[in-house]
Amino acid sequence: MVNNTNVSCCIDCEHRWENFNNLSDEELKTVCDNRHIAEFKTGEIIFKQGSPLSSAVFLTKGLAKMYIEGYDNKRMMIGIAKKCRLIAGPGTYVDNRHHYSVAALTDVTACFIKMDVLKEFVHTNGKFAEGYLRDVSEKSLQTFYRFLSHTQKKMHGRLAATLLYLADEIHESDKFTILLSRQELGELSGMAKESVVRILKDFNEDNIIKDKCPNIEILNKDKLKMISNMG
Amino acid sequence: MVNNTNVSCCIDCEHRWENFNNLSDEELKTVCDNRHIAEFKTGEIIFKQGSPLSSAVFLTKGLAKMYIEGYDNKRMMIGIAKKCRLIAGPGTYVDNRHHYSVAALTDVTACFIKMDVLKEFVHTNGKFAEGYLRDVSEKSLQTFYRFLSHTQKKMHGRLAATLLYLADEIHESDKFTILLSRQELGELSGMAKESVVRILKDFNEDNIIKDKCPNIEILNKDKLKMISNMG
DNA sequence: TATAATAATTGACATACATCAACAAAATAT
DNA sequence: ATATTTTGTTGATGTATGTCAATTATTATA
Repeated sequence: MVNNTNVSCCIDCEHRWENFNNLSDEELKTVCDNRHIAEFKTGEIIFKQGSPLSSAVFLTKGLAKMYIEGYDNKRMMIGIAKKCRLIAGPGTYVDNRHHYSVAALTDVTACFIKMDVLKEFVHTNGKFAEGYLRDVSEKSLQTFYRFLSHTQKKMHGRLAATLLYLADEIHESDKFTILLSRQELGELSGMAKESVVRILKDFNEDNIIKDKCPNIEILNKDKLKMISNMG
Repeated sequence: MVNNTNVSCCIDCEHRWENFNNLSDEELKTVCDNRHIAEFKTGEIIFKQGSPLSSAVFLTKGLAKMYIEGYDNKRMMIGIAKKCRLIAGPGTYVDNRHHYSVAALTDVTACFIKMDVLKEFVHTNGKFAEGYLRDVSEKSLQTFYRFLSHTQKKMHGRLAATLLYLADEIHESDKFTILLSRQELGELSGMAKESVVRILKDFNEDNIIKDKCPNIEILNKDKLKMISNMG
């Protein structure tokens, strides 16, 4: 982890949170002044479940996994973090603790902004408060639907949903390098790693995907969507 | 469903949302003026998944179930609604739609408040915005932990957790009338109704609960907690 | 390069859980 | 009170999925 404050201001940052559009240049300057940039290597932990939540985190480069460390040393991955997204979690307004951990999946540049500063803007800037609420609400909705998916779909449907998530939301391409191990794909889809292997093999044999070592290509997206929807 | 506007003002309502403490009497008066009271009989639907979200709902009497209608006509209950709690859901700041349905479990008195009014206060009153964020965040956290519980615990652990939820959060007593059918207990705990029956029988035989028809009494709470924690 | 550690794959097996069917009990309507 | 519908209970059975163990591929390390 290497510090690096040698970066231009938030005012013209192209990776910034959408909600920063609701801040004036003066307010953005304040954000800048309370910012801290850090770099992480693949595998390094950005923050850890249970630790105090003093800063909001934004990635300006790379991807990271967000996961809950649950019972019996089992992990549940809740999603992949990427640029332009607030990573802080619902602890901010509850108990000032992180409720999940975040670890770099690639080399990552992260921008830490003091939470006190953002909270102050929630107080004083109605538009910003509204934007913050929208952000929390969207994530809450996503969690709902992931929950529903896990409860009601069978393994094939859940893994199909995960592949679609990775293609559409994260890599924004039907052909991408899979950064997750089978173990991690399992933690994200709620199944054992062996099940991931078997189902990927099924999808391969049915020409729904082409799974060539670290690369995955979706060949038949309609069918994958159908499997995801039908469970 | 019977209308009844003949109720005293929000200013001295003892069932009101905690976050209303952040409003001035004048602001509360505005809330009052945009309020609508309605009564529901057991089983009646208060609002329905997919319908437009124009009002926040608060119960002033009774209990209701909140549930998502998922795939294949299966329902997933997400919790029980009670007094003093905002019932509106994360659609408010996303797409103005309800993402779950709410139905009365007892006779219910519900108070509808125009969402536009609350949104306006989020804009103009920083404390209120903060309180709203806290509310959404708390619910988001609860969903997380319920999700984790469903993913990592086995049936006995999940049903134990549900019984503790009903005792501690909803009825605030270790002895209560079970308002839910076995079917509904299953929808809340993520299992088939037959499994609910069998596990309740187990708990009975082990003297952990006394399940006498519509009443349930928790006899050995420590053991129930242990089962809930260990999965 | 050789060696060790880690991850992926595969098959055999165990089991938690859902589904189905039959029936009893309770609630509701006639 | 009787009939009808809904809900609860139980046992038998099937299956989705996890666990374990062995084997191979891949990556990291000495």
